[in-house]
Amino acid sequence: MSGPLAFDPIQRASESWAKHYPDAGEEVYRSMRAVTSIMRAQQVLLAGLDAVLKPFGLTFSRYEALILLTFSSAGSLPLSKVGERLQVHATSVTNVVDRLEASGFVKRVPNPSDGRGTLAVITDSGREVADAATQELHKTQFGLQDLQAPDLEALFRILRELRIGAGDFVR
Amino acid sequence: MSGPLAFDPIQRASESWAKHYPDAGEEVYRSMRAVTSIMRAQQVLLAGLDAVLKPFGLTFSRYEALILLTFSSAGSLPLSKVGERLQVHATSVTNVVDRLEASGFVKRVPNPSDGRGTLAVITDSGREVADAATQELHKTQFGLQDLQAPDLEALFRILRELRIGAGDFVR
DNA sequence: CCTATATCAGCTCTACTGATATTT
DNA sequence: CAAATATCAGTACAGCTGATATAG
Repeated sequence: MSGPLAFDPIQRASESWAKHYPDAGEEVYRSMRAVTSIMRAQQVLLAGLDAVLKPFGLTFSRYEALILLTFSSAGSLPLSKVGERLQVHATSVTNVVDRLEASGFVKRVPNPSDGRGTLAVITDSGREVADAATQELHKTQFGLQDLQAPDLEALFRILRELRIGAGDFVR
Repeated sequence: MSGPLAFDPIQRASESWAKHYPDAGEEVYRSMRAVTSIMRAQQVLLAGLDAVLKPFGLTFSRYEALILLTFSSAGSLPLSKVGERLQVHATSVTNVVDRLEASGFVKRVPNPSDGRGTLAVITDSGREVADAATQELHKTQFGLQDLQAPDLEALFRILRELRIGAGDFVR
């Protein structure tokens, strides 16, 4: 595409904001810079993660679901639990599990303890690909190799407040 | 969907990570928490922003493009500039401008100073909807009303390093 | 001739709504 | 009966590749 800009586009946008909305207040400019930064960071990180995972036939969404299964004691979870933990819609769970199943990384089994439900069970090849992909992701620290430990901790702490405010969980 | 969890799912995932990959090192666990936090924060924020913008017939992507035009001196920019500033693909610019044009918020005009190019020009109704939408977004501080000023500044500062590392711009 | 601009067709992916069958 | 589980059809969106027409 195009090379690096000679200025920070978010800083520039923030200055324009202050000029066009002079009465908005500093907190608005700060929020604007923060929200735009989060949007861009997510885009950069997701592209990097998906690039690492692509050779394994995985996307980050599918990787997250697969890891959740490797971490479960039985290697299986009800689809409803998967959605709850990953904070995704029921239809998205169906979609992700469809794709993982098509790749042979999970299989569906009726939930023996609830006739309404279905379990996603990780397969041997699912465990293998999850471990191999994890090794690669660890090498690049999930794309955050440039950030210092205190900054990584700050991101977690600050964004946890946001997640609590969104009703993800109770403190 | 489902109510709030009684625990932090990212904290829980981090503990599972340490248990399953005990030799990965603290920096890997910190990075995992940070990257997952950014992904979730983006999802929460985008949903909130899009909900505010929906009554105006806008998505956040379209809003960003529209604002960029209101900030330009002539109310118009070459499509290539739009893509450069918003860090999006040329085909995505075509797509966004298509939709804004269909809503009557911008119109396309041949670039008088470059026969290859096209200008996106904001219309009067485009300016009106952008200002009205901005007023609403300011009311909720873009969904970041729960965060304190130092934390907003920290997000900008930390994620700027990530953006520099990604080659968005040079310091 | 090579590069830049913009578009188009076609594809992937995630996410949503609304409807449905099944079971608790 | 109402609620929960999962699926399906259909839609919207962003993002990508590869090809193409036009112009610098």
